Amino acid sequence: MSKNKRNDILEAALHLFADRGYDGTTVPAIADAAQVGAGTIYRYFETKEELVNSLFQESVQQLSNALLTGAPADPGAIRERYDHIFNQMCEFAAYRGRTLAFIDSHSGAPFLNTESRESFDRFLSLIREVLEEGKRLGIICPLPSDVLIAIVYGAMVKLFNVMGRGVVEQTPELFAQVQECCWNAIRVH
Amino acid sequence: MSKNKRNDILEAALHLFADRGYDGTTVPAIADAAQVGAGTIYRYFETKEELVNSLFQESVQQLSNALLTGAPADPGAIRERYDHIFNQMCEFAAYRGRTLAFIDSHSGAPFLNTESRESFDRFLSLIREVLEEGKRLGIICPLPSDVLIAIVYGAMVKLFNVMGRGVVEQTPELFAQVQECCWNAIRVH
Amino acid sequence: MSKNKRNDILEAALHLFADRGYDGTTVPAIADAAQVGAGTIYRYFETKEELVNSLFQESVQQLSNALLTGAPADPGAIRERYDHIFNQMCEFAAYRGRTLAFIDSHSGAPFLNTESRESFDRFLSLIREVLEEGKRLGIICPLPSDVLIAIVYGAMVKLFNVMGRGVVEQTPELFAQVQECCWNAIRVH
Amino acid sequence: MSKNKRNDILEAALHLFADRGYDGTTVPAIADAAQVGAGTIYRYFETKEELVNSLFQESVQQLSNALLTGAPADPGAIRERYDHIFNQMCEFAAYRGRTLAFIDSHSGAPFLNTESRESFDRFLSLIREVLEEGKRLGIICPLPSDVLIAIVYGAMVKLFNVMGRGVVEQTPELFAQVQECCWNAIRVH
DNA sequence: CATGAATGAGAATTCATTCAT
DNA sequence: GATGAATGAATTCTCATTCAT
Repeated sequence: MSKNKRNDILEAALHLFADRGYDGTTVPAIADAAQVGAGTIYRYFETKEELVNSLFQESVQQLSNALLTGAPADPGAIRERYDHIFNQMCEFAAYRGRTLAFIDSHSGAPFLNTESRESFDRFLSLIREVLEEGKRLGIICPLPSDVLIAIVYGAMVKLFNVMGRGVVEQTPELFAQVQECCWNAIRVH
Repeated sequence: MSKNKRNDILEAALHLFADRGYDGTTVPAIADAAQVGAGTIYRYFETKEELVNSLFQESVQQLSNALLTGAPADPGAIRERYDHIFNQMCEFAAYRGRTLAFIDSHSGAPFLNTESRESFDRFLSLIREVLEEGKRLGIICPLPSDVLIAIVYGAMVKLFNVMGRGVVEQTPELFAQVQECCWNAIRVH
Repeated sequence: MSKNKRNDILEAALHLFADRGYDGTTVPAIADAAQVGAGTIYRYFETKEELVNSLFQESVQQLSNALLTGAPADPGAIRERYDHIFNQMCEFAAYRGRTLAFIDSHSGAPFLNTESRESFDRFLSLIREVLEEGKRLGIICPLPSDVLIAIVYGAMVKLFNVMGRGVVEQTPELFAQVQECCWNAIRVH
Repeated sequence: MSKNKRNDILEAALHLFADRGYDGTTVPAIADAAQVGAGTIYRYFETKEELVNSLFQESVQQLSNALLTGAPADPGAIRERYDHIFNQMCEFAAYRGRTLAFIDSHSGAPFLNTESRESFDRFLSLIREVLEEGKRLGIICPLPSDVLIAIVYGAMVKLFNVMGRGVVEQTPELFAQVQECCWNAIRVH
């Protein structure tokens, strides 16, 4: 009944890949979840691998778009830019929780192709830029950017993971506090 | 050559599971890596699932033991206890890098049995205890423990992951700085 | 563009079946080659099997017609009748090369129905009659007709096959010489 | 129970490929006929294609060996060499009938690799050599070798095909007469 | 009439597990 | 105990056929 079967398939695959991982998910399982015949999946994607790669790239694109949407224009406004990233990630995690979980759990997978890896690297660069500008301005700790990213991105992803599983209730206050915590982790004291 | 085939198997499985994931690793591949016949694996483990569960529990046990070894006796010495946990995790990550990666990437897997989950929860409790005592003493942010754990544990795991992949050089100075960063994330300002 | 889609389909199927065989040819491939939608094929043929059978019967009919066209009236004129068969086969092979290849490679196929088999047997009878009359007249070797057919028909089919693949150039002189060779194989010396 | 499963598989595949063709034969069908599990086939052959190619090459090798076994030493003894080829083919056809049918029906197949094609070309060269020497000596018709081969080989294959299907009884007398017929086809008159 | 997207039964292939040696 | 060849259930993928447009 859906107008766009390709989207139904991607959506079903997203949920299953996020929950069971790529190798733990069968193509018929995706087909069932998408309410589509198994063969239909192969009309839209050459192989199961092309399916994950497409899904991964589109997911990373969505996340990147979220970070870019409404971003502060002033490159020197580090705290504002950090807040924007954090807020957008929170919002994204809130209404596309599985997408973030899928991206994180598959971002190092051996079956991702070059394009997928590059797409993920471009996403990380959005965060990296802010951190490097912050270091230049003496606002952010002078640590390697990959380390800073690991701290902030690692904390956020695990956090949204915990929240997504319903262990902790998501409230604006909580988000604000965590935002402050992560900022304290990377700012110069 | 090895006296203990069981260990050879677990060691081989650890590397493969950490790299490709449980579902992406075949039993024959483990046997090859362990230099053992495929059938031999079934003398030590009933099924592949029992193998992951055993490996997971033993891995978590090793990590827990590391955190318990030489832990400060004074329950009130929060910063010392935090430092100890951080240092032990660093050391563990340094010489058992794959173990931490395996634990993290499989800790939410649907094929883990109750014992495995409980074992992981007990490990997290080692961190939780310190954080909760710290909150009681007004030293640590009054956030839900699961959130604090997500921040600290999430940051550490991603960090060791990055370091393990050789992106960043591991030096005592770096560890010390990161230790401070994560402490800043959770302490009361 | 074509007035007759049924013919387009049969023509496309002929080429593909001759090249890759019935089981090696997919219905969508036929549709593509015929520049027709896949579903259109099922407006003209119930199933893929009906399609081969129709194609086979029409192909054999064309070949039989060729042998009958302009055939010498005198039943006793064995050499003339043999020459006529040979010449017509040559001409048929020249401008409908794939048809002969298709007929030969599919004439023993398990998916041919009774009508197809009978149609092929009737075609062989056209050759058989001449050979049997020749034997009666003492002009042709007194061997079982099936053996004589195997020799003449087998040689001709392989020959046209080789010629069709362009290995040997087709000239009237060559045809004439081969005609003589095959005649020498079956005539009484 | 058989000592050599690889041979069982090849033997089963030979019969099925000869009867239904490569594309008309399923791997499970081969496994059943070989009394072997479906997976076992993949312990001996990487893919179904590798299986046909191995089978084809080994079949052509057997046939080539038959032609070479006990071949007359004198290169000028054309009639003796022709007789030897014919006799060996008859014998081969008699006790390995399916092998000849399989070779012939698959010798032009698109899934044969270069090695298989070369192996078949080498086999044809065994016949070609005799015919070319015969032409040089003025004993055999001065037609292109490919044409002569098509006549002799084509006739023989169709003949053994007919005989193999039991349409005609195989007797030494019949073989001798056919041998003479085919010789008459290609010799100079 | 014609189409081609959709389907699911069936094909090739993989792999966890068994078992004879 | 140890092995790895053998297995067949499960997986990925294909394709003859249908049917809404």
